[in-house]
Amino acid sequence: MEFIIQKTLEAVQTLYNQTLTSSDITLQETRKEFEGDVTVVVFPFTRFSKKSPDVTAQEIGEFLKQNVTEIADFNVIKGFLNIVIDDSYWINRYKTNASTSNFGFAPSNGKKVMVEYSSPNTNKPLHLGHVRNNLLGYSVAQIIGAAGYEVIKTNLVNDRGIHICKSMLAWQKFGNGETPESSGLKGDHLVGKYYVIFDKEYKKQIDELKAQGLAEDEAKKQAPLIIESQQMLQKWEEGDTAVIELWKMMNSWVYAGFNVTYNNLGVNFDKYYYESNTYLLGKDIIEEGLAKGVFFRKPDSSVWIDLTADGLDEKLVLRSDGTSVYITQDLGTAELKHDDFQMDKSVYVVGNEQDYHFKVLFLILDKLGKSWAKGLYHLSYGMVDLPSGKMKSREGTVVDADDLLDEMIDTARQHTEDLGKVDDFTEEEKIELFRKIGLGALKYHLLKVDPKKRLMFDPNESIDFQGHTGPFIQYTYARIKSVIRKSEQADFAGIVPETINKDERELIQQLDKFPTIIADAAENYNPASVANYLYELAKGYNKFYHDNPILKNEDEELKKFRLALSSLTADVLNRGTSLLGIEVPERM
RNA sequence: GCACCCAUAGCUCAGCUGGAUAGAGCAACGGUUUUCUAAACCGUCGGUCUCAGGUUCGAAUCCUGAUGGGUGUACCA
Repeated sequence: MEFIIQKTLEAVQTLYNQTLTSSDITLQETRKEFEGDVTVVVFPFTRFSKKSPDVTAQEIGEFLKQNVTEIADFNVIKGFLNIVIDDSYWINRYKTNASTSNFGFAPSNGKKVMVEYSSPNTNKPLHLGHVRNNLLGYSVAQIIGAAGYEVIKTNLVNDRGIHICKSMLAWQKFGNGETPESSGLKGDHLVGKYYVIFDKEYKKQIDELKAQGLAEDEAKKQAPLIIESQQMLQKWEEGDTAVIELWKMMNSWVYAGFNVTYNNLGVNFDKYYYESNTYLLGKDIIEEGLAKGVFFRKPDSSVWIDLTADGLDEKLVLRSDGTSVYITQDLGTAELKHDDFQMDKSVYVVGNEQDYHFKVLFLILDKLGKSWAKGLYHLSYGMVDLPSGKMKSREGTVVDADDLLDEMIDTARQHTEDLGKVDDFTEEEKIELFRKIGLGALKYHLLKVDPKKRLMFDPNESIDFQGHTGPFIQYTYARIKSVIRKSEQADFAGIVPETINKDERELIQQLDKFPTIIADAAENYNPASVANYLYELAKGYNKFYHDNPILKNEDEELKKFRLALSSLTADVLNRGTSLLGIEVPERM
């Protein structure tokens, strides 16, 4: 609608001798109950037009109608200038969009973005919180790619540390050599099982010590199991062969398990980083910071940065014994990533409980004068709440990712079989369909909500398949495909109509927004805007479909046009849902 | 204590840089199929946008304060 803004500027210039810029003009979609396509808000102009809003709107409307061929008419209601754009304009838009390959996706802009997501710990299986993270990360990467960037998806695996040693120790003590093969358990679940066992045994020891009269925190520190796992961590750091072997073996089980989950979830990565390789990084940055006077050393020789001037606290960046803390290695890893890829932007998909950490991390890198620090972005998403409250691994109130996927697919199966539309499907086709629908429902449910907000998830109340859902969009796609299949011959490519009706125009307008939606979603790292757009589009199509016969048309040209319009809609639904990691079925 | 985030219909959520009578879905109730897939379409019901001030021609949106909820504030990650 750029041309309307330009002409409005011209109108204001000629009529009121006032020079404005594009940002002074507010355009909005005309509300459904009024006639028109776009509305110019003229209230701000009354200051220098020295006339009432109604008169001002009237004058500008006249000017636009006289000077812009695409503007067919206008009306003024309560000071709002509603502009009616000629159908020929929309027919033209449609013509352009329909003939653009990959309509909506931007050509390469030569810039590179890294998206880090998933980043699991290797001591337990993935749960619902990870699912949100993975779906968000994958989707954001897809969207950024569609907006013209080259995208590198990375996974920074937390494969070392005390939590891993706990699982290892428990397995050593209580595992009797159990393996994924011998137990039939998925590797990550097997390791997670021992993490839970550790916790249980550890608590027993704490209770015993308390019974002997120790205080709670003393007991926690003195329990043999915790001491042993700390020793194990130390041995790991020294490179003790037996410990390293055990660590490698158990991690390999976990990776095999994660890969299954990632596959089922439909996510993937271009580059893995492992903390076992990066945890020592960052120490030269500490030196650099000390030299530059950004950091300072305390008498006990620990290193700090003073961020009080920025409204934050003093923050430790290196322990007094010279070892790294979390932020030390994150500083190092940030630099490593940049050295590896020289990307223009880098997105961290991490929960909002780490807001403070990333604020500090980015601020430090900026203070160190890293030019690329400005391109760092923390995509901070809200936690997932269950009806019972928040998820806690230790209390067993987590929703396991693998179980969840199975349940979704099973629910999809029941639901679909009840409808009885797939009786002629082969067994393989059915499995494929149930998977698409089950995952579509789950993914849409999680992605339609603004990432920044907390998300309420009720596992018992199985996710809907009707209304504002993934399957609704999938169904719309399948419906279109069905019509196209039935049209048999029809070569509708390149068909452009002479005239269009109201439903057709609305659909064309909806489709026309697709590129803007993608650009906007990429800029804001927000899959929810794509999700909500696709729902509106599907809804609009269903209305069109309901009220406008496609194949049952005497008029051959009209039939072809509607087929073509349907086909473009299907294409947008297909590629749009792919940005959410959702697949669409040809039949359902 | 201090910092940050959130609050919209019974429930789950939209609401773009301030703009018209605040929108969807679910739930509830009613209607639509001899016609291209009824996982659809149409209608009814449902709101003091947590509260109180302020800025403005105009505030769900911006500012201040209060209340309620969440998170962080480790020589943990």
